[in-house]
Amino acid sequence: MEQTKTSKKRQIEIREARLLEKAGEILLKEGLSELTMERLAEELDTAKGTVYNHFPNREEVLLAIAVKAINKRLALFDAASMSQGNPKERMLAVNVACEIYVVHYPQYFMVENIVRHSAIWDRGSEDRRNLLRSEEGRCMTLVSGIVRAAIASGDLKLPEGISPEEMALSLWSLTYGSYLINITSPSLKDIGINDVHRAVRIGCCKTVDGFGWKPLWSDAEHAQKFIQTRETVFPDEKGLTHE
Amino acid sequence: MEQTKTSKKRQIEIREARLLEKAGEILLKEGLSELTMERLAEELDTAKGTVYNHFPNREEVLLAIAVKAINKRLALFDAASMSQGNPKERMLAVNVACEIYVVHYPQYFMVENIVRHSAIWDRGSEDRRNLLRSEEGRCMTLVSGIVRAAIASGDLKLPEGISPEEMALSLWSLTYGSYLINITSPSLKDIGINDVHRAVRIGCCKTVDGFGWKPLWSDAEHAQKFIQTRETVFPDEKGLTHE
DNA sequence: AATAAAAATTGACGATGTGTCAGTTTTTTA
DNA sequence: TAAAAAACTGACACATCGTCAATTTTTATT
Repeated sequence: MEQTKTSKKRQIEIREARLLEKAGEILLKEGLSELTMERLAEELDTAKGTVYNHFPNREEVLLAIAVKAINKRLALFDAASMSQGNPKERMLAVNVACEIYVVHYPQYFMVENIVRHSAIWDRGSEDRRNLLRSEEGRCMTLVSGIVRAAIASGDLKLPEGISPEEMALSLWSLTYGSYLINITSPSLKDIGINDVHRAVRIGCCKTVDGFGWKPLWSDAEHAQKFIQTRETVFPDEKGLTHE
Repeated sequence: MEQTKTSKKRQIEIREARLLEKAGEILLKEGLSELTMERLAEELDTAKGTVYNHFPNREEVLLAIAVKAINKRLALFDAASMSQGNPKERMLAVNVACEIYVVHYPQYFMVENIVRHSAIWDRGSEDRRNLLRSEEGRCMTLVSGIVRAAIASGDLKLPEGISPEEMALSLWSLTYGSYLINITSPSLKDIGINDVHRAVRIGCCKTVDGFGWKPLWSDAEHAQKFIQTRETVFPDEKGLTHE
């Protein structure tokens, strides 16, 4: 009974947070294959059995990080969709949110991809899987909500039979696909892509233009609004390292 | 000396082909975790050591399938880029090629994603990695070549400082991202996406429109040209199962 | 404060899969 | 037909997973 200040429950909570923190770090710096339960035990100065007391298997550790990740992403998307401005400006804010997410939380972006693999996904608990699905759905709903708002306001008219969700998928796919290729093909520069962020920004901009979403902006206006949005909507997420 | 008809070399080649075939099958039907070297040995009625005679580790098996995959993709892209028509029509043919690839060769699409994981990528041989990178580069070059042709013919003017490769990345990301989300989120229907192929078709169409690529087509024209292209450029790839 | 009950911790252990290799069999070569 | 080369084999060493009975620590009770 050395310290009664911190209850045992609290101690365990703290350790679990440390565990997830450390796991994300290993994942980012050393890769998935270095993330073993034994390694985690060592890092936490505890026995393997204790790690298994927190999580029933390795996959659940990954899913738990993914839950943290999706929560962060949702928070960023939420701030974007609540921001000032017309629907097109709010959609731009979502683009900004994506860039911030990928740059500031690379381990989160990484883990979201990892858990998509069936080998990992299928072994997670029903609860965490449902949670992830539902949060992911909420992210999508936020985006498609902006599309709906644009339709309602008359700024956008979708092609016959295309739902707001399908348009949202286009934008999300373009962003997600580009960044995924970027992190998994380190040689993107070799094939002519010097700044993936710029490419994504322009791709999304042009896709939105292609759907005829008003008001139309010039390339210069778009670039300026992007920077402005980053500063006004996400003042706390500073220090983008790529510029 | 029972049969001298088939030399030993030939026997081994045949077995290697069977091995890759079987591995792709297991991958698609049962998932990555079921694809073990022991399982492959069983399936081929041979010993584990023999499997290791073909491939030094599990990862190399995956990379070998990925090489087959990228070759198939390259062949489809090649047919598309050589097809009749103006640059925009040829780009449409690439979209058709992507759809055919994903629908007809799902295990190939799957394996291309799997080998992107560093845990697998890093353990492959230098040779196979280089081969994959180079073929992937050629796919990208084919697409950006079409973009260059459009620029040369005056049909397309890219935004300042954007390279043809960057535009190609947008289209490839949109397609790749959508299909990846589709195979890893079986619940896409739940969030309003009923036909991912249609969503991709329209997304690419609108993105191309957004870049101002002439000649402009109506949605109906685009849909009609898509079907037409599939029949004329890829007459051999029949039986798309999703319609 | 002492004791009992509950909770948490531990590491040895069984199971499974990887990759190796020395010995054996088959095939090729001379 | 015999010797050399190549291919095959499965037992083995190793690594990691996940379990669990025994032990220690914490909490609850009197």
